[in-house]
Amino acid sequence: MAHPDKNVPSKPEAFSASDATLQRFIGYHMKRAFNVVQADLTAALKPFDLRMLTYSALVLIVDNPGLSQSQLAAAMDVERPNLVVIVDELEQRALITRTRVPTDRRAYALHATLRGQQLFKRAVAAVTAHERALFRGIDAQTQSTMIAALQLIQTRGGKGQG
Amino acid sequence: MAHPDKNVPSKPEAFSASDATLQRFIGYHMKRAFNVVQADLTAALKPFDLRMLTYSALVLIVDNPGLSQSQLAAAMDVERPNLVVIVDELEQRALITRTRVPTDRRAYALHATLRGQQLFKRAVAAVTAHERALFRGIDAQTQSTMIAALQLIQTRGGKGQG
DNA sequence: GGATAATGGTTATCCACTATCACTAAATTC
DNA sequence: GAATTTAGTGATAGTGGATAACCATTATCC
Repeated sequence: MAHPDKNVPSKPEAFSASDATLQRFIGYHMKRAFNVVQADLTAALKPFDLRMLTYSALVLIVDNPGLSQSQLAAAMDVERPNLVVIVDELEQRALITRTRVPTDRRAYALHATLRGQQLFKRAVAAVTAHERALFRGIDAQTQSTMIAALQLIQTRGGKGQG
Repeated sequence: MAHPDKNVPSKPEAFSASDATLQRFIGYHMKRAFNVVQADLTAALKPFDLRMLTYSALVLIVDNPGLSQSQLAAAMDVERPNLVVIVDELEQRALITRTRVPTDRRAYALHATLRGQQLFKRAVAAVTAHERALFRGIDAQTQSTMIAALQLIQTRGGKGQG
């Protein structure tokens, strides 16, 4: 209060609000950290023209050849209607194929094409590299601890997922 | 292959796709765990007619009386235009007030009303209880480790928030 | 065996959240 | 005092997520 008419600073002030209360919630830290992870993932996938959803779908199809859209939707935790456009996109890009299941002609069996498998490999490698960079400085022990905790939290989910 | 015409199971099958590849990414675990946390948070806030965004805004306003919308937007990591509706809602519910800053008549100083402060208290208590239940079984040591790691990740974010 | 129910996929539609552009009013800079 | 910057707003578009209604097919149940 040395200069009464100077208590209104003219500089940008670099004011940063206190989030003391929110900091007490782990969920808050999880959200903020995940925002960073997601931004990084988006950047990692951009060269392949993949989004988080199309990437996840492609990976799951490669890992589970022949699964149906319903099964994929369940695995991705998205509603069936929302999956349609995702599968459409992958199919139009010739990364996967939709073929009727002979034993159940309602369902489609999803398979990754050769092109899809190649893109899968490159995308997974890129994402792996990005994650490694993002999580550098967090030792393996800590990462294991985190994953275990995160998995435990998942088991509390209302919709039984194990 | 004992019964050739029985290899088409009639039961719901409880098939669960393998997410082996995705499991190798911490981000994947973070997303799935956060989905659970967010669902829990949404449920915890429902009785107060608050969403994650309105809740965060209210908490930050209580913790930082008089801050401006720009500052709040920065703290919440949302674009200024998107904050308007959030502040509108809180104001219409008489939880906060918008008052012109005498020294800068462009800006609004945001303050929580008494009603806002009371709702804040109850909501924070409810969320705290929900989090405690959700994270039961994760000891304090592990939680600290997690928070430290999550904070470290945040410092890697493109937009300097470190 | 035929009516009924349930399932897989699709369409249309709505809602919440995010992002960009353009604009006004007020402040700062020069 | 003109030009630039900042605070807040409006309009709009894009993305993700959820529901309802529908068709085709399969399973269930008299």
